[in-house]
Amino acid sequence: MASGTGSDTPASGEQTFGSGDKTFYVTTPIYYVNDAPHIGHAYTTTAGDVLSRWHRQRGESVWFLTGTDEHGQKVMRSAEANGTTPQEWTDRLVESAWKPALITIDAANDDFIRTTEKRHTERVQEFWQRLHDAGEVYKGSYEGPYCVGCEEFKLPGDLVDGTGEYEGQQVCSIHGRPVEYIAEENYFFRMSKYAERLLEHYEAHPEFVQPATARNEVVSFVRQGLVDLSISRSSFDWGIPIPWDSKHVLYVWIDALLNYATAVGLDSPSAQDKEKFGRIWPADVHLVGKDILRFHAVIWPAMLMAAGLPLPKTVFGHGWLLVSGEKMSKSRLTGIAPHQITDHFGSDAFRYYFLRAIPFGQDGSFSWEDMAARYTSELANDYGNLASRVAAMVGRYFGGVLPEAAEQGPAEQAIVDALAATVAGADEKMCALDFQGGIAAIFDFIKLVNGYLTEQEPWKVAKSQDEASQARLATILYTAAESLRAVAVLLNPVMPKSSAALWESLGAEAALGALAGQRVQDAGRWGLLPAGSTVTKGAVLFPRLEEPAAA
RNA sequence: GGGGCGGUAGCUCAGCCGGUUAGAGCAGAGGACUCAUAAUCCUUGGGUCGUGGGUUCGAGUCCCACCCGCCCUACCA
Repeated sequence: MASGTGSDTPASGEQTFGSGDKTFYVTTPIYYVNDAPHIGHAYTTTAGDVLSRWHRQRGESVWFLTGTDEHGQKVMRSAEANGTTPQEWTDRLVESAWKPALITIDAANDDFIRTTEKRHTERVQEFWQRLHDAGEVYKGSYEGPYCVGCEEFKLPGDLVDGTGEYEGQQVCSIHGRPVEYIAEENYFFRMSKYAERLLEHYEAHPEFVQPATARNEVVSFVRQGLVDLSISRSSFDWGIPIPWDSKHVLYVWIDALLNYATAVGLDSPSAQDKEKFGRIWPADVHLVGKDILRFHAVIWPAMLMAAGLPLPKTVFGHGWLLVSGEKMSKSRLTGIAPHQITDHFGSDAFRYYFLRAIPFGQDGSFSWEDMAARYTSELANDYGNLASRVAAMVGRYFGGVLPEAAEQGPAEQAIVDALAATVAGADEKMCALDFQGGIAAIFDFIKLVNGYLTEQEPWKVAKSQDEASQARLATILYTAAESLRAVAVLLNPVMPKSSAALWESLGAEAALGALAGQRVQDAGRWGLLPAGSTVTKGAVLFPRLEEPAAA
């Protein structure tokens, strides 16, 4: 977790790829505590975790933030329904559900922010006070249909005719529940005046909103013009009070978005926080589900522009997980809890599957059967088995001591070359958030090594005791083991547990040090794993799983 | 209502600006091998390319209409 303070650089020194002192900053959305964590949330967090681990593996300074969004009417009401206070309610949910979900998927976040924390609420108040003082906020009133589920006022077009028990009423098209008519005084943020600047920004920075399809939607939305944004509510009090008018609380989104800045020290008086903010801000990547893309690609940058703060580099809207063709829904109880999957497949497989099987940015269908098939074919058969057969042969033929390679032939050179290409390709793709492509590149290499072994038939070579054969055998097994050394490094960000097991199995730490200290940039350098390393055949990396548990 | 995306082998999907026998992975079938997690490697794909028209010497690949699913956006007060 939080590595604390100061400008901590990686222990192994050598700061690479000089993007100055800027820390690579990745965020997930802060999740609304009222929902139960499901694999859709875990998907975003996994992506953020893999991305941040990848950059750490590159030797960069990285900050990975996640957290919870805890204000708003929906939370307040469910707290009431559960006979408790909102604060107690959120405390309970955060501790019992949200933080454990991070452990479930083996996420290594640097910080976890809750919007009920003082470091957030105080800074949010200051932020809006400043915008208010600067004339960016004015008082107005608003009247209209309000959906408690969405926490927002709806336009007539957002409503549909109700069915069933709500027959004859107008209901929210998203939640299918009746809206309430609310009239209240509100404060408004002059967002409309930023439309032009936003469009200029989209134009000048095409990478700001990704993928391109999402960007196009955002651009066409803003082109139609923006209206000023209501930023307060006065009909309930579970929120951050507006400092100049405590009858109002800030609209939950307006409060929540600021977490990305408050968590890294925005406006904090402490010198330490100032330094931290200067080093980390702005975010390099905000990962969001495409449903909340607009908040992040329109409202959020407009807020930052108003405050004169630098904008994040990229907001990436990823796709939905579809379960039997339908979007997994928070409000329709089709959500699958992450532990239902990790209990059976483990966290490594969870992380692997969702990033490997689904192009990030597109919707992807999830099914237990597909996951089981990929687990067996790709993780157990291709990858795990390769590690097993190599370790077994080094054990059987060389007593577990990695032999020195003799002369390399064309077959070995092909592996060496392929590895270099794999590292370069995977690095490029992972940095571009093409997790599917990056992981596929690594696994193509694994398949190649399997093929290499089958062709070289070391078990046959081993039958001859003459020196040439033994040298040849040594070369083959060294080549395979050294390939696995690189694979362990490349897969460490994706599957930390099995990668650690492989590192251990290869006896790599003795000579090379901790796995976390290996650089992606060096992973393709041949011959790093020294002869003499102690190779042991540990537990299999991905045991075959028998009964697919009931989905 | 506009706009966009998708509908291709059992499954998940590739197929760029139209051109010889429509591809990959997985599953299935056959073979090789035995170091390994009954794993690996090789070989193997007779699919109305949603439907109906059209353009063209030639169309999943362009045009029109329609059907299905999804997304964005808007209005008939």
